[in-house]
Amino acid sequence: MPDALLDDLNPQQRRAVTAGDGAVLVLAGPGSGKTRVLTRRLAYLVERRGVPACDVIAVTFTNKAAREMENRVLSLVQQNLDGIWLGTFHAMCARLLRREVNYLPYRSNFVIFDADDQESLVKRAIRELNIDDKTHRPAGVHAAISAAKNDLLLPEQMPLRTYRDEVVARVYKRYQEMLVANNALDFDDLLLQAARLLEQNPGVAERYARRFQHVLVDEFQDTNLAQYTLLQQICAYHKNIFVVGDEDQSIYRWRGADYRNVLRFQQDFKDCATILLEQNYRSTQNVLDAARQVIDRNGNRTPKHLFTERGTGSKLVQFTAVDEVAEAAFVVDTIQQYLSSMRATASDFAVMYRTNAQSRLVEEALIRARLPYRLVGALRFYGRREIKDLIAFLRLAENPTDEISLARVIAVPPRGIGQKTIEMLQSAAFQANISSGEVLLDLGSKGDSSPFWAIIGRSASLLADFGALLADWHSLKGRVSLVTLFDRIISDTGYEPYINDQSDEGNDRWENIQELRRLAYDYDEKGLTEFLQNLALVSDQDTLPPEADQPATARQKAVTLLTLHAAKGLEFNQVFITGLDEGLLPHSRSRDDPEEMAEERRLFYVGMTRARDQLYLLRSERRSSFGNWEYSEPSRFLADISDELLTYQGKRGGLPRAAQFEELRWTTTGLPSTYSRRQRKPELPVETRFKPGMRVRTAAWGEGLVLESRVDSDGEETVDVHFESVGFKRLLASLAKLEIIP
DNA sequence: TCGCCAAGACTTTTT
DNA sequence: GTCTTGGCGA
Repeated sequence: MPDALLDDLNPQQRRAVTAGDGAVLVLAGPGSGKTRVLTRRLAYLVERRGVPACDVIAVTFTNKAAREMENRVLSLVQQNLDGIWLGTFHAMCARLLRREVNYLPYRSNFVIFDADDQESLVKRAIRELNIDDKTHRPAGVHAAISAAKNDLLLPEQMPLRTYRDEVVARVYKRYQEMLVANNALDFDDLLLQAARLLEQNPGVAERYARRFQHVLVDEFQDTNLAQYTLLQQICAYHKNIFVVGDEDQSIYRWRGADYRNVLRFQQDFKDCATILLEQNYRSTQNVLDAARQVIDRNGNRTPKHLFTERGTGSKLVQFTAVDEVAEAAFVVDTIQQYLSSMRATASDFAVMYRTNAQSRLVEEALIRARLPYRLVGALRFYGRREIKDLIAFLRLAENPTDEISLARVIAVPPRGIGQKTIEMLQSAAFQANISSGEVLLDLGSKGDSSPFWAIIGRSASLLADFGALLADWHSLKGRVSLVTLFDRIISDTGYEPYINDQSDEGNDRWENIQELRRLAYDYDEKGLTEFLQNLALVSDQDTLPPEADQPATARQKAVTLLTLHAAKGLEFNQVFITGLDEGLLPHSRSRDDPEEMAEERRLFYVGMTRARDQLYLLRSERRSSFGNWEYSEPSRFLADISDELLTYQGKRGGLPRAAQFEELRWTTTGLPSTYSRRQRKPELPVETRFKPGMRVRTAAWGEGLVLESRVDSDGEETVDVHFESVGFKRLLASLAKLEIIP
């Protein structure tokens, strides 16, 4: 009898999916069908074992993974999944905390502070405590607080080994008080507070542990201590915990993730069944072998022997460029060769890099070549000023005591409220022991009969006007639809003329606001609280408009540009990994710490194993940083890949050392270097015979449209033409007999 | 109070 | 090279 749930699984996958009760650890190499196993397991439990969906909790790290799991399972089972707890760790914790909010010093409409909010709150705490924010930078202090929270440490439990520790502990304590005063939790709090709540209220913990008959976890290697503890608590009763992960793909150490949780799991659940998935369905054997040579140098892991039935495949290509411009050019030229020979479409390609800054040159090269691309992450939708402003207004409508949002928009658009006025407002609030928002509300409703009117003096009426707006919005919330409130805020504040000055950028920003409004539309019924929570918990990785500003056709067929971190879980036919230089990959900040170095290696491994057919490993002998050239050695990881697996394109070695110093001297003494980019590209002013938009004809290809034309330093004109018959061609004007059609 | 300009910092990764 | 921050002048 055919079985849609099990038939197409290999024996290991099937063993995992059909495992009995108890703890199950699935160690799944890249491309081994990890997601498939997880979704089938969930479907199997519900469909074959008759487990009610509402007794299951399934946690992932990204919203995208959660959505995908839900959709896939729904297509596998005959029922709906009503009542299931399926989502990210953070979303599941937020849900739990809202339900149990009476155990916490919060109201149930608490807001979730994102990274920016957290940092500005830390900054406030630092200033308030009269600590110098130059020596103790808010970003650094916040990172330390975050790390403590991930390790389940409260301020008073912080180890105080150095003066710095003591400073951090003090700021942490104040920061935490301020969060409570703002009725806000930060990201880390979602985990920490949930774990502590269960720990301190055994009755509550038992209720959840009894409820969740089955616990399923994706990307288990990325759990931190808080998450691990939570999992232990909720599976304590039934002890049915099914985790899937791969130590070799743990790349979030800096966020507290500890791949050793995999080892800990095996110790904590003594009778756990461990299943290894080693058959890879993605890559060629050459890619897998090279990846293995890289990862096998790491310790503390379960060795895996990935194999494939896809065959040997072609060798990896290693290319050493003279500089980063040439590196980007190699990527684009290679892609164009594939495209012009019709062997691939743009969406088959991915370009990966260690740091976001590296994307820029590739982008420029792609734009020049007229190739569509999409950038994952990086230019965050939610990070844009106009979006943050609007969210701040919405948050104030929800929660007028939110000081961070208030500080953000009290003078946006400018309404005569300046630094002095804000200080007065804050001191008035401080003396009355209420929040600034409440002072504003009071001023707004009572006007000059408010006790604060006299305290604040001259600019009190300006504050009162804004307070009246806040009061309006606050009372509208719940009475009118979300979109109505949204529009009211825009018109009350005059936000459109403020943000849209009719320039391209202004139009862009206004477009973003419209996009946010469309999102709000989906929450018209669910309401503001849900909308805000969702905004806080969506990551930039699963930012909804993939590239909203590109036409749909371009979106479908675009080259993907992304960081190695963002690449996890994805796959592409052709993958370029750029910047394989010491200092970049591995990153210089990992140099002195063996654990961090091991993580850089895993990061590279993740990137390599994204490739189905062809992997390009690129480096550049020198890069410009702040206008100076910097020279680097090849990444140590390249040396780990044996020669039989590699083909070298371009030159293989670097410049002789002496030559490097020679050049270095040139550039650092400020003398014009013959190698500087500015000098090498005087292309623009030179007049070209062919212009973009011209129609041309050749004997061989018929009519076409000139996309671009330029003259290089030798006076040679290169013309890019799109022909109706054969598509894109790059031609030398002197050789191709191009006829201009008037 | 606001907007402009110059100096300075900055680049690792993000739920 | 680019973005942010801070100072200064209108």
